[in-house]
Amino acid sequence: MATPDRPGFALPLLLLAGFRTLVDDLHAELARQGHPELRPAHGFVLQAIGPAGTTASDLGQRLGVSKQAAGKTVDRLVALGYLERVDDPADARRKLVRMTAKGRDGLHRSAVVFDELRDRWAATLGADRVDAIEDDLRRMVPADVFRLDVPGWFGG
Amino acid sequence: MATPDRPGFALPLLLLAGFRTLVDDLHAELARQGHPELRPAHGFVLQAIGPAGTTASDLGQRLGVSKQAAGKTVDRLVALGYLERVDDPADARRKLVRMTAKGRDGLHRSAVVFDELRDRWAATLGADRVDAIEDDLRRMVPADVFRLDVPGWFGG
DNA sequence: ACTATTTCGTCAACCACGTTGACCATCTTA
DNA sequence: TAAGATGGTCAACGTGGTTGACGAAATAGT
Repeated sequence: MATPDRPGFALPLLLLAGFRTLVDDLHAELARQGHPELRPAHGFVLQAIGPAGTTASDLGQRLGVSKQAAGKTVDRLVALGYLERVDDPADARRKLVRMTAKGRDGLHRSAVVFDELRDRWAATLGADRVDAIEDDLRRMVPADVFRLDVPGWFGG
Repeated sequence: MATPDRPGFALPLLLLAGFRTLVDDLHAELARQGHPELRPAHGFVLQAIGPAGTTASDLGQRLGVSKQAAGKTVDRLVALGYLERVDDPADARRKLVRMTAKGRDGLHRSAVVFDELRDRWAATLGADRVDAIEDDLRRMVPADVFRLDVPGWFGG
């Protein structure tokens, strides 16, 4: 990777490159394990839904996007078989979004593969360095940074 | 947003969060300094064009996207006044993409702000820790994750 | 109990950024 | 000179976002 000669450019570029490397490796492996259609953004969504399910509005809240955007993403994941919509018996306006067995499988495999990738990093860098990176980043990122409200992060 | 419980999830999320924190701070500051329309992706493009200018095809090559995608991004940056297209006298097919004064100003300010942000990280974490993060990430990312090899930008 | 407000889901239009495929003009090379 | 490679652009489309509007259903206030 071409490091720009100005020192400040390297840090953000390397952080992004590190993220992309992990995510690219994850999705290459997920494709091998029967989930070729899962995209980077989908992991965030499955993660945010959780085992109990949620509504599209709440999902948008959690992800920091509009309820419409969340609804569209749910549409795609329903079409792919990862999610299902269920009427809420307690509230006729609500439609509960829940993971299917396929969704749970994909999310579980993502977690396993990420664990393996982290182990690979620890094998190369040393477990203490990986821990240090996580500790340092936790100190520098504000608590509410996981909002996907700025378009253009993930390539289409 | 909820931090996932599985250990492997933290690393990619924190790398992304670190990147986003830096870039969000950068663009907040750039907006203050007269560049409110500059988006995260634009910095990569300005960076990749370099002082001599380049063509849309080559730009796509450097950024790892199709020439059509690169051309569209150039269109937007031309409309914003950051780039201009010039006919190449040596090749009638080519249209040289060059930065305008506004483009150079935006890129220069980005570099300065990124340097300041890196200094802030060093003040909090210690310069050695920031150096270590960069060194570690350089070891883990493949060389071709980003092809932004444009020497001679600053101080060159 | 009835109105007023809020909330949920959806539709429609739009934007940013990416993809393929096709095509013409132009330069290169065999 | 004929054939091939390259550069730019148009078109159609996919994904992931945005607002605004709106009906249906739940909730709050008097």
